[in-house]
This record gives sequence, structure tokens and C-alpha cells, in this order.
Amino acid sequence: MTTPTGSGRRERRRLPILLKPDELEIRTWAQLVHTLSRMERRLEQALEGHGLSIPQFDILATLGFYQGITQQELAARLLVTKGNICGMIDRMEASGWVERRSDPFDRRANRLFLTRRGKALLAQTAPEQHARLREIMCALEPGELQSLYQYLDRLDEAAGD
Amino acid sequence: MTTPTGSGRRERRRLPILLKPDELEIRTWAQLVHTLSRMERRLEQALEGHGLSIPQFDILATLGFYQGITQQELAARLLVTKGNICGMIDRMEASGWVERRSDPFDRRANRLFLTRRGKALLAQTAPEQHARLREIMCALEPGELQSLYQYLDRLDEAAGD
DNA sequence: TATTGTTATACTCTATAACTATA
DNA sequence: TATAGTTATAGAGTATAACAATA
Repeated sequence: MTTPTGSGRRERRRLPILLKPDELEIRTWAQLVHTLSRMERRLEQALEGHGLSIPQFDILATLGFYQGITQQELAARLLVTKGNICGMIDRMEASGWVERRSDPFDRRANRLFLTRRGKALLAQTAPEQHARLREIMCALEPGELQSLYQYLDRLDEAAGD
Repeated sequence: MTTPTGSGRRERRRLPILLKPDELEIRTWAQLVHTLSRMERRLEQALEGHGLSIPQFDILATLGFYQGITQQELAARLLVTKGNICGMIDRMEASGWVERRSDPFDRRANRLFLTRRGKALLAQTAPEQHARLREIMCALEPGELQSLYQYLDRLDEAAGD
């Protein structure tokens, strides 16, 4: 049951520490969450001037790279449900950034494409995001960045599916 | 303006790649997001049996470590607004996990404490979360984990405030 | 039958801004 | 005045489940 430090009957201590997250696994996890949160806030600042959220930018960038994928493929890639993607695409289509085209070979499926405006928006925001990322990431040497990438990749696989 | 690859006038190509995110900064960022997302989903599974969300668990764990902090201190630590924390604590107080106690020295402020049930819940969920984390993190050698932690810490600082 | 997408619904997290009570 | 917390409001993102159209 691992009752945490200080199961005490009185709570009058100055700073009763219940849980001491001194193990590296926990500290690294907490750091991962914290770092991503900070970086997201930084990246959001650049996007909100364009009326874009981070998930929307992710979709924009994904469609820029994989034009013509289906909604389900997009959902799988972004690790969200198809219902979620459907709503996201609704909003982004309404904004004129994305276009659904029915797949002629399988008329159940939609193929997703960026519109001209969507491409322009991506062309405008991606370099900004990239610049901000570079500003932050340059805290690491190239070799360290490479290691970081690999560590994350391995954790990703270990987190499995 | 850095128009991405394939500004083409026709869109008939098989897979027109607009953006090639081949720079390590971008790939690492994408990997960071993806890995965290996967790990969160894994950790959520363990929590939802207890009716806990990840943000709630974060609060539980933070209060376990820093009992008696104020709502604003908690907000700053979790990088969210005080209004947000207020609502979170409302819900968690209603669930009987957290207790507000008015600070006798500054009656504007609330000091936050885990209730007995909150402590019990933390004592139950933290080891589970820890076990899951260890399962994933053991994909890295101890030295690598240490490096990962430091890299993230440096990025965190670089992302500044 | 199985699959793609849509719709309906609901909930959590999040933010902002105006408000209160205390300092 | 300034600060801690509350309230009201709003919105995004997310999930689930039932449904339609197509395969």
C-alpha cells in the first residue's frame, strides 16, 4: 500500500510531506509535462495572432505534409477520435483552411486538402513556429538534441498502444 | 516568406508535400508532443478507475508534496490561472479529497490540504502511476534517463516565462 | 457485416473579466 | 491601491454512442 511519508495523526506540522517524488522516473515525467506546457504556451502566443490553436496548427502541418489523407488516418496520426477530427475539420473548413473531397474510389471516405488560404497560413505560421522552436531548442547542443529525440522516440514506443 | 515545397499551380500530384519537417528541432518537438500524448493516455487508464483526471491527480500529488499552499501558489506551480484552480478545487472539494482552510494570518488566502480520503486516494494511485511510469521509462538506461531529465530541464528554462 | 464519417451529447480544462473581501 | 479568491461566461478539445451511407 506504500503509505506515503507522514501518515501522521496530527496535521500540525509545518509542511507535512506526503509524497516524496524523488525517483527519477517521476521527476522526469513531471519535467516532461512542465516543459511541454511551457513550450506550448510560448508557441500559442505566435499562433493566436492568426486565430489558430495548437491542435489546429497540428492539423494544418499534418495536412501540409500528408495531403489527401482521410479523416481516420488523420485521427490515428494525432491520437484522437474520428468524432473529434470531424468537429475540428468542420471548424477549419468553415475558416476556409481545409477542404473535404469525397474519395472517388471509396465514397465513404473524405480526402483532406489544404485550401490556398490554408497553405498560405501554413507558409506563414510554420516558419514562425520553427523560429520559436529553434530559439528554445538551441539550449541543447546538436548531439544532445539528437539524443533527446531518440529518447523520446523510445519512450513513445515503450508507451505502446 | 519561405513558400514550402510544391507551391504548384496544379494539385494533381500524388502526395504533394507542402512542408518537410526534416529539421531536428521540429521533429523533436513533434516527438515530444506525440510521446507525451501516448504516455498521458496510458496514465489516464489507471486513473479513470478512481474517477480522477490527470490534472486532478497533478493537484493531488502537488498537495501531497506541498501541503498548505495557497490557491495562487498552486496555480503558479501548475501553470494555470487562479480561476481555473478555483474551479478545480471546487470539484475536488465536492469529491471530498481536498479541503480549504482560511489562512489566519491573511484572511484573503486559502490554504489547501488533502483530506483523509484525499491522502488515501493519493496513496493508492501514486504507486500505480509510478509503476506504469517505471514500465515505460525502463526503455531508457539510468544514465539516459538522467540526461533526458536534464535536457528537459534546460528546455524548460529556455522556454522561459 | 464492417467501415467512414456524421451527429448529438456531455464533460473537463482552460481563459478572461468583473466582482468581493481583505490587506 | 493591490492582492486572493470567487463568479459568470465562454470556448476548445475531447470522448462516447447511435446513426447514415457505402463497401
